[in-house]
Amino acid sequence: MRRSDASAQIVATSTVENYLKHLLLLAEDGETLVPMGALAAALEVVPGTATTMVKALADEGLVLHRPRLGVRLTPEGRRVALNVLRKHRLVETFLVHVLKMDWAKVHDEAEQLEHAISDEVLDRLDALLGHPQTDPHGDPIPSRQGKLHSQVYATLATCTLDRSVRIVRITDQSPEFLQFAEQHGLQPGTALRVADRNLPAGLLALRRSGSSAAASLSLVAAGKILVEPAR
Amino acid sequence: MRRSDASAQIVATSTVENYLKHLLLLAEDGETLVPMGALAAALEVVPGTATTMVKALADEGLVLHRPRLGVRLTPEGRRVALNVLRKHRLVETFLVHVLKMDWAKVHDEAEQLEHAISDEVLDRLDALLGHPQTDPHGDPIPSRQGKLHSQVYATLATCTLDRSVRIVRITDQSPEFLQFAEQHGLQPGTALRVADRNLPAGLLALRRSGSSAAASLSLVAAGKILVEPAR
DNA sequence: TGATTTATTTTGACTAATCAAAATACCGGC
DNA sequence: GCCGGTATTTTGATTAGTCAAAATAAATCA
Repeated sequence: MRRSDASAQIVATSTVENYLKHLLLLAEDGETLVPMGALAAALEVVPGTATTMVKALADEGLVLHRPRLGVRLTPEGRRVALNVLRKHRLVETFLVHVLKMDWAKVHDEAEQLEHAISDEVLDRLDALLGHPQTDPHGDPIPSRQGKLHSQVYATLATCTLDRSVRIVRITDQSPEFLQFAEQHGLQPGTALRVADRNLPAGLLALRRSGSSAAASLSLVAAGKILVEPAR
Repeated sequence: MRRSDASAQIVATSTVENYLKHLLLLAEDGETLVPMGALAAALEVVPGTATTMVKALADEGLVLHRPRLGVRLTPEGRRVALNVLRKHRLVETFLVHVLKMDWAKVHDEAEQLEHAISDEVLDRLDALLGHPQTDPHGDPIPSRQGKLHSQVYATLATCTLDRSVRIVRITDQSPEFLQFAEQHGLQPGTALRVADRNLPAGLLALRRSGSSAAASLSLVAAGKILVEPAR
């Protein structure tokens, strides 16, 4: 009985799901080896812990471990990871669009819920929300079939000066940053242009489309905001 | 800073939450001592495990352990347990009323979710659902303030013969029983009467109000269906 | 009362996940 | 080609939660 979708057969603990999810986020393509230190940092465990866990995951056939070089997902591991990520982002979308929660809070909430919801609830949530392509932060939601449709975008730090652009994604999920972004109206969908960049000062000046309101932003912050040409 | 509601300050693992929740279900009044064996059976662990865990919970001040006699919740433990039960039943309600899930499936689903949702999500879910008093099985939902409004009802096995009654609650949450009940239209709200009881045979005959359709039911099953006088 | 059954507790061992710190491998520079 | 620094792996210990089975207490019954 062949199945083409990405429903998870494997029973993974939430720890396992977290390791796989972070491996996916650290190497979306699935090709590049993730250094053990990077994985450990992402999971906020000491490197030794990550090594131990990765070896166990390798035994399960969920990751490929190249000792001293790094680790990457197997196709099976990737399948599980995509399903977790899909849950995370659909839950975020639900929390913002249905429960009207603050978008700065939903990340941590989804971090718990992604391990608790079944595939059936996932599907129904997806339908209820109208099969969204991205979550409230603009992050792409993996399809049921496990396709992660993730594009390369310019950022406010790299886009053309004085061209009108639209924000498509905020890549920093921390409540602090999201709160800051919201307060300045910097959300997916917002149209604006970079009026000026002062590299030595690490600052840039923004101008909202159809308004004379200006705001300035650090280069670091700007690099976390992905944009596409408007219109 | 005095707080009157039942929001949980204590950080309990889901194991701890399950022990407390089952203690509440086994002794709703909070007075009666629950024998260790009963608790262990409810949690599907061996008795020794329950003893160990209960001693730990007693150290935390969440339960009172009377060795060899049994265990009961402290006010603090009860507060936490009520909050978990509230989550469980509101989640069930959400799954049935919003996601349109089969009511036979939602119990197991809620079993996971009750440990993953925050108090804020809980409150928003409650508001979204219009502050329901009972879940889809008719089980009372504890209030935010920790009041569990649970009445004593007759069952189909004990109610007056030939009196019209309305189903208010199904006390067996197993998918099998719920599926069976649904197939026979035995859900909270349904009005019917017991046409006949045959005690030696352990059977009873039901008649739906406003219909000549009859059904028969075992006494055991009937005892799981709580009713109140209709109208 | 004393023997037997039953419930509970204790003991010892196991698994998953973690950390601290020691051991090891690899890299770049000279 | 060696030396020092950095990343990784290994080792030993810890915590939460569990089970199996032995020990103990209480209840029942003759």
